[in-house]
Amino acid sequence: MSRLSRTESQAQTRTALMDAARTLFVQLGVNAASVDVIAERAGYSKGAFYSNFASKERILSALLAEHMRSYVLGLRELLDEAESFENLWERLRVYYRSKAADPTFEILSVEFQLLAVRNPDVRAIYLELCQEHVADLAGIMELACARLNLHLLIPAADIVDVLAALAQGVVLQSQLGRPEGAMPIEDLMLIVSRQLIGCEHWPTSTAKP
Amino acid sequence: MSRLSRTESQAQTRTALMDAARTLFVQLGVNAASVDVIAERAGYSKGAFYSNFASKERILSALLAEHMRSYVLGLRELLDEAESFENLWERLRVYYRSKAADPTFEILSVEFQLLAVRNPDVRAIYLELCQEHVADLAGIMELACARLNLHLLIPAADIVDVLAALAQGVVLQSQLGRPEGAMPIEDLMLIVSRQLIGCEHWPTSTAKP
Amino acid sequence: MSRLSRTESQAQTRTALMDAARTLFVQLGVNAASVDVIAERAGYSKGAFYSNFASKERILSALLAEHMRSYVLGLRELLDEAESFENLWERLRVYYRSKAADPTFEILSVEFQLLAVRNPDVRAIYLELCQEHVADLAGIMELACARLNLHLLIPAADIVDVLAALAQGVVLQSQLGRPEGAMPIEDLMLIVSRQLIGCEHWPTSTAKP
Amino acid sequence: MSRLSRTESQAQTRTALMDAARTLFVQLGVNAASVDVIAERAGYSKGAFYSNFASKERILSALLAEHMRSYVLGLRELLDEAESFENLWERLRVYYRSKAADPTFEILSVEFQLLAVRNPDVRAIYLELCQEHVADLAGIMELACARLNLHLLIPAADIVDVLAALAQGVVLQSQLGRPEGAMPIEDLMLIVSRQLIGCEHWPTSTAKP
DNA sequence: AATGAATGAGGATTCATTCAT
DNA sequence: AATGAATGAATCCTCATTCAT
Repeated sequence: MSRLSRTESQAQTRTALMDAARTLFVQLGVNAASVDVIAERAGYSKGAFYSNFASKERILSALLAEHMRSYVLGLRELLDEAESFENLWERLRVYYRSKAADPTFEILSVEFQLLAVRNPDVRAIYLELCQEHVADLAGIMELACARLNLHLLIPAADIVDVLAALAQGVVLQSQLGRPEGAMPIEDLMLIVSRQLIGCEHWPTSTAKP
Repeated sequence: MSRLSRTESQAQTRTALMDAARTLFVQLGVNAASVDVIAERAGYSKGAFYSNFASKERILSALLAEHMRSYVLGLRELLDEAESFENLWERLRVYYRSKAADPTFEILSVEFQLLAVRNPDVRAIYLELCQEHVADLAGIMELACARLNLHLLIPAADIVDVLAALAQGVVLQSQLGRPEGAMPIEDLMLIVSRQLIGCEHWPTSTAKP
Repeated sequence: MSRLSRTESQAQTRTALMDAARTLFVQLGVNAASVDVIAERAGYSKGAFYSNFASKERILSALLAEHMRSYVLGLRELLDEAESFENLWERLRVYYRSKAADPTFEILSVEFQLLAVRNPDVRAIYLELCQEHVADLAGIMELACARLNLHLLIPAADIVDVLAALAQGVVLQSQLGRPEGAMPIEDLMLIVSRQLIGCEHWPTSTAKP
Repeated sequence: MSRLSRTESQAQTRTALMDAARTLFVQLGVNAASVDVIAERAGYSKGAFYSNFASKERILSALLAEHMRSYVLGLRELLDEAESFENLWERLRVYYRSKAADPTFEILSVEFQLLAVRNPDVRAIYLELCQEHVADLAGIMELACARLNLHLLIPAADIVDVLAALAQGVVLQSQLGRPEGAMPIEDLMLIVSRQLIGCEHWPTSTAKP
């Protein structure tokens, strides 16, 4: 007699499948990660996959939505607790460093975007997902800047766009091995962040000047 | 009796195949564009494809190399002819606008990077391709800046990295339809370019301040 | 508290499932109509289906049995009320016209026969179903003919066989669109019927002589 | 070094696949006969199947077309050589008996019709196939009847329709086992044929009167 | 009786690649 | 160099059926 109710057990299945998919999508690519293998790695059958997700695109979008949610949560906490200007940058650096270390979100994003470019249905899903996300991030940024009296060079939504696009490109590149002497990607991110928020102070960087 | 020598005729086949592949890779994605369809669209058979390229990755890398070559050529000309500071920005704006209109290079790059992340052989090809390219671009940028007495905020190679990553992310996003009221992507690119080159002058933008 | 007793409510479920199955079997074919979709269309779940029918073949045979029952009933009434010779033909024409308009029974029969050809278990079910049906029909026909002093060219059971086979083939064909100028299928049926009952009178047909 | 030219060898593959498909379609049904098994039974790979036929429907239609061709040829020869009235019936009986013994054509026809009812593309293929076939058969019948001074009760095309439909239904039924005492199906076919050609002579039948 | 999550075998089809011509 | 038939592994997805709830 199982401890789990039906709903709980299904949630567990769903989670296991998503965990497996996340790992495999990043490792092999969405295309090469077959439903078969995802299900197997999660410890379930193909059928279980399809009774939880209508398609590979759907699990990918679920994954992305989840990441966006926790991204927003994390960032909000991070920025809300920044008491001073200097502290903000320090926190951001930590944040970007963690991004650099775990490319999951960015890789999934790129994969999804590529799918979305070619498939209108996927595109619709993507756009919906994205709009809310960007709005959330822009809101957080505006709030934090207002609190710290920082001046935004361009509208917050555009800054978010730039930073997201840049993060994606830079993280992807970092996966391929950055050349010797190249600036750490968290510094890159930080510099652009600063420039767009229009401040003259330089980040105390670990990179060679 | 053909006018073309054997070499010429082979070059022609190669070009036709590359044209077809370029179009289809962008349209359908590298994965969905089958060798069969590429060959057919080029007016040849699968056999012709494999007589000219060892694999799909190889034609993709050839495509990318070609784009990089013409990219460098174009940019060099563009910047070499910039007489004044203001003229430089104007030229850059035109340049970025054309990028925004034709996502071919960025899409191909992303596809190739994704392949490279997962496959060491492809990665090796990519890195070689890229290093030279980045060095070329950095050289061009340094030269132009020196000529115009512009100050680079960070090393030229890192700026090139940032701009390439940003362009990739932003172009990809633009393919999915940018929201109403978002800044045109050439303005985004221009602003970041300026900020990294450390100048206080604002671009004369079509975007809302 | 429900008005329906348990038995009634189950009968209702059964009926709903059979209605859904009938429609879908005709529309999509037995094979393409999945249990899932049948149940859903009936407003129930897969489980309800399997609580009422052991398999897809079983619901098909139930459907067929039902049709045969009502077929026999309808035909008996039709023929029993035929007072005169001419009246009989007129009634038969009406009958065949209704067949032509609703191919349900014939389509289900063909599907079942095809299943029966390949599966001995299904075959056994089919044969039992069929034998009684043919006997019933032959009985009705003999009675009617006796009453009207009509002479059967060959044994009634064989006539029933011929007419059933013909109806099946002709109805199936009519579903595919009969060519311009082809005789209406009720006329075709009527002519063969007459010829097998050995009468010289011609049906008053809408078809060209 | 193979004796067969490329074309010959492909024709051989095609034939082998069609032979296998014919057998398996009749034995298991179109639906249950998987491409996998067809290819295997033919001694080729699945890929060979798809490089010869675009789909299962296509091989079925090729099969049907082939049967129709040889059907027409056979019937033409049969009827053209009938010198006398009695001889014609005798030949027809032989012909129908062979039909009864080998249900291949009729089974394939039914399967194809069922597919055609549900799929417009298949329907288009079917109708084209069928129209020519029916016209051919009607032509043959008219010629033979003219030569032998036989009177057709209804237009030849309609007779062909009736006989085809009847043959289909009757052959299908015969596959399920005809009951004891039922008339042989060649007699059934013959009687209807005679009645529709309007002659008073009775076939010398092996069946009980 | 009814639910619906999970199974897992199977199916059609695609595709990079090979190789005899 | 180019053709295109053939390979055969791989992929996504469907579905009848089971069973714990």
